[in-house]
Amino acid sequence: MKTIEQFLESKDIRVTAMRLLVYKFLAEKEVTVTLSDIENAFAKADRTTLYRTVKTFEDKGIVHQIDDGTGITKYALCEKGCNCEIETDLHLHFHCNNCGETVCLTEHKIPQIKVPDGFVSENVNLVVKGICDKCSGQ
Amino acid sequence: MKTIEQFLESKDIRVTAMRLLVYKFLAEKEVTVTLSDIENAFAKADRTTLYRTVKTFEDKGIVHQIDDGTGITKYALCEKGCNCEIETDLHLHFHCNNCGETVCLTEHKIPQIKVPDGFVSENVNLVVKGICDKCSGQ
DNA sequence: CAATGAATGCACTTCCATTGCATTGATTTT
DNA sequence: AAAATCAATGCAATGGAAGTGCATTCATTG
Repeated sequence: MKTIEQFLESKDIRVTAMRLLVYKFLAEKEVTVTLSDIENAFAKADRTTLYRTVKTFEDKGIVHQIDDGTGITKYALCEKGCNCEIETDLHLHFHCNNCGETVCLTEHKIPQIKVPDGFVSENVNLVVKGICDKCSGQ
Repeated sequence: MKTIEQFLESKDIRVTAMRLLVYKFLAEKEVTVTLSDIENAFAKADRTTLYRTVKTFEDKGIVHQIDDGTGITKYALCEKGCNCEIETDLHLHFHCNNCGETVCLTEHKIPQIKVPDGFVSENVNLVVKGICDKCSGQ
C-alpha cells in the first residue's frame, strides 16, 4: 500500500501540502469536479495555484479532463479502469440533468465507433445525459 | 419546393433580412460554424443580433448546437436525417484535429449505449476526433 | 548556509456567452 | 392611413472561465 506521497513521487510530481490536499479532495469525490468546486473547497488557496495543480496532475497522467457539454471543464482522478492515456480508450461519462453532476462510467466500455471512409478516428468522447442513479430514486 | 421564407414561417419564425442571410449562410456550409464564423461572414451585423438569430433558430428546432470539446459552441442546421429534437437521437460529430473543422455525421447511426442500473439515458453526445476525409488526403 | 529551481499568489488579459436597454422596424388595430 | 403594439436590432456592458506574466515564497541540493 503506497502512501499518497509515494504515489505522487512515482509519477514525477513533487509533493506539496497543496497538492496533497487537492489529491485527497479529488480522491474522496466520487463525481467529477470543476475548478470552482476545488476553489470552494479551499477558499484560502489561490485559483491559479489550484488551476496549475490540476494541470500538473493532468500532464502527469493522474487526472483527466471531461467535457460533458456544460461548457465547464470537469476533472477526475484516473483510476479503476481508466486508461485515458490510451488514445482509443472510450471516455464514457454520464451527466445528470437533475443534480448536474457528471460521473465516470469507466467500467462501461463501448463498442468501436465506425466512421466513414477517409476519416481517421483518434479519440472518442461520449457523454450520456439523463438521470443518475441517485436522482432516479434507485 | 418551399421557399426559405415559407419554411421559416412554417417554423413560427418571423422572416427578416438578417435571418434569411444567416439561414442561407448555414445552409451552404457543409461544416458546423461558430458564432465568430457567422460574425466574420456578416461584418456589418452586430454580434448580439447574430447570436440571437441563431438562438431563435435553435429554439424553433431548425439548428442544433454542437459541443465538440474545443470549448467553443458550434452550430449546424438540422437536416438530412438530423432528428435532434428526438431525445434518443445520437448526435454524432467528427472533429478534425488538423483543420479544426467539425462535421455532422448524421447518416452514421450508433448502437444504443448501455448505462448501469439506476441510470436513465435521455440524450447522448458523441464526438469523434481525428483526421477528416479532406485532411487525410482521400 | 547559499544557491537554484520549482511552487505559489496576485494582477491582469483574453475570449466567449449572455443580458439590459434604447431604438428601429414591421405588423396589427382602430 | 395613423396610431399603437410588439418583435428585431444595435450598442454597451457584464460575467464566467481559461490562461499568462511576474514577483515572491518555499524547498531541495550542493
